[in-house]
Amino acid sequence: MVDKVVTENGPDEASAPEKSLNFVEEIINDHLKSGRFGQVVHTRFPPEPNGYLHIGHAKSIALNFSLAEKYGGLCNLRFDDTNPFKEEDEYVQAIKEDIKWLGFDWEDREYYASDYFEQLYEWAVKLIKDGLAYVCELTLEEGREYRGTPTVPGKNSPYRDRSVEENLDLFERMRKGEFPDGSRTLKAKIDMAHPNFHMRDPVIYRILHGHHHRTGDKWCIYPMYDFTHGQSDSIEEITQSICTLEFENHRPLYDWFCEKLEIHHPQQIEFARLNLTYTVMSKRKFLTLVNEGFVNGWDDPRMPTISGLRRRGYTPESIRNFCEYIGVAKHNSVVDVTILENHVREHLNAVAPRVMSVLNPIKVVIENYPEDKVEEIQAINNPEDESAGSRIVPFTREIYIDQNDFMEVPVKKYFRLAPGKEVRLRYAYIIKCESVVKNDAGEIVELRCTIDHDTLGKQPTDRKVRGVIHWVSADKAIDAEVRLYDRLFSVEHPDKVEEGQDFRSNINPDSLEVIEHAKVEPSLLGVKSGQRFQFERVGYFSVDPDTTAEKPVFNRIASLRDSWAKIARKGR
RNA sequence: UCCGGGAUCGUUCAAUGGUAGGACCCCAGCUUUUGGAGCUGGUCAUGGGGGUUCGAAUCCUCCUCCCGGAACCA
Repeated sequence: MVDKVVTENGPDEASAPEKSLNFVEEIINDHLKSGRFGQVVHTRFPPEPNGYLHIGHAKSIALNFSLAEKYGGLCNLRFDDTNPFKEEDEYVQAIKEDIKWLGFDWEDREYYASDYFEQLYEWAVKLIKDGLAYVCELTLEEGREYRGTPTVPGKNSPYRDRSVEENLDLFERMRKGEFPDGSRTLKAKIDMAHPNFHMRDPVIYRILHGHHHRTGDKWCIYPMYDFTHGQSDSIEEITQSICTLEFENHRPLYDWFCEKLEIHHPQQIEFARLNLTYTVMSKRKFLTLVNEGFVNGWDDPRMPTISGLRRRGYTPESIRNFCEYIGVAKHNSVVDVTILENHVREHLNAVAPRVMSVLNPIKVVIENYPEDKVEEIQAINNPEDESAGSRIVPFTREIYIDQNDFMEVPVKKYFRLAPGKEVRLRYAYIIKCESVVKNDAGEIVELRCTIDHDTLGKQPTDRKVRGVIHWVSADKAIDAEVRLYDRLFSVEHPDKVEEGQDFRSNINPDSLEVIEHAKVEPSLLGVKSGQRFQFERVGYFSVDPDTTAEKPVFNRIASLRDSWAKIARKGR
């Protein structure tokens, strides 16, 4: 519902502090107050179907849909498809899937700029008739010359003063396909000396003999972005047309067309796009990463694409919360990627079932435990959520623990397992390391331990055992592949490079570590792609689509916060 | 160089002429059968110079720095 829209008599009430408004909301409130668009708020998300959506798009999607929801309005999905050479249906489908997955719903308002081609053509004709557009025969290069520079004004095209009749005839013949690509354009007649380049007689139609993903071969002239976007907004009766900062220079043109065409005139509002540390964020660079094999496709779990984040195991809720959290402003900023990671941790901490998994196993033999005994240990599924219940984990004489939970020569403050030391096996007994078995090469192959039988579900009264480690039954555990993903880039700002280098030189060579034979507790047998778990003391993991009935494959979404790493770092 | 934007803790978002605040990070402590989570406390900022005002992050002015703009891309 509409909350906090009216703020006039707010300060008097000693109520809860009002959540401050972002600059877009302030503009909308002004519109509501002045009644410029009545009391309607209608936004839209206008992707070009020429690539996959990324986390930056998620910010825009969340902004547009959330604003509409907040003000009781609507948000359309509109594909901005005016370039037949770049756009494909495959992308349309992928974009729709991503937006749905994020949790937003455009209902039946799925529009395409290409649906408006006929109307756009008529509007172009109107401009010609009003003496505001002309067919120009300058080549691309000549057009560039005539445009001038920031300090030097452009000069008028020799074709600028053709008669309305001639323009009408030429434009119609352009549509009929009488001219080759690039030979002619339709330009708006504005001002070749305008300080804003976009107002120096911009091209509004070009000849493109290309097969369009929706209109097929019906057209061979296509409108430019500037002659499409605002009019599409207008047709859909959009009120606030929200776009990124680089379109700020286009706004005068947006306004010019709405005025000259005398049509509904939305307000364009520009905001700063999202940047993330340790990340690049452009379709072109993604293409490089995919094509040159740095990642395994657009949905590689290291990619900041929506499909990549989805495969990694990110939850839509965490992405939406992240977008809400980072806010919206007009100045460029770079958001620390740990903010994103913290949001998925926060969500998964609340909902992810806990399981035990040993990534780098070391065998432990419990000497004072019978060989054939299998004990059913109760383990809590989620300490943050009592309703998640509990499960049974089998305990046997031989178990695996993680290699880094044992130190032959423990450092200071290390309170896990070491020779002669005790540690708690999560949910089970307190265990003591009696001896270390090594092979000829001097490598540890096995730990011989004993348990205190009187410590199942209770603490010893005569001593305090601080450490707790996870474990799995060597006999009952199942094999799993675990893919440990790390940041794709090893520096905060991958685009900051030395002369002659590019972002590729900052790729993190260790962004993926595959563990082929991790040992996971048997309850994980039969998991389905997309399920998420917390491997206790390790991190959050999701089940990858590569999973088979025999062998689950897990992706690390994010590690748990590791304050031991910090202690160890400082100790050095 | 011309035009259009922008500048507040390390980061991000507030404060709309009246005590510069929150969150994340960081630090310290408490708690804990996850060195997780949680709880308490703490460090840290208005790009610079002038001006208006009792009072300026906020208004004026000059400067500095950053981003975007000269596709028949979006």
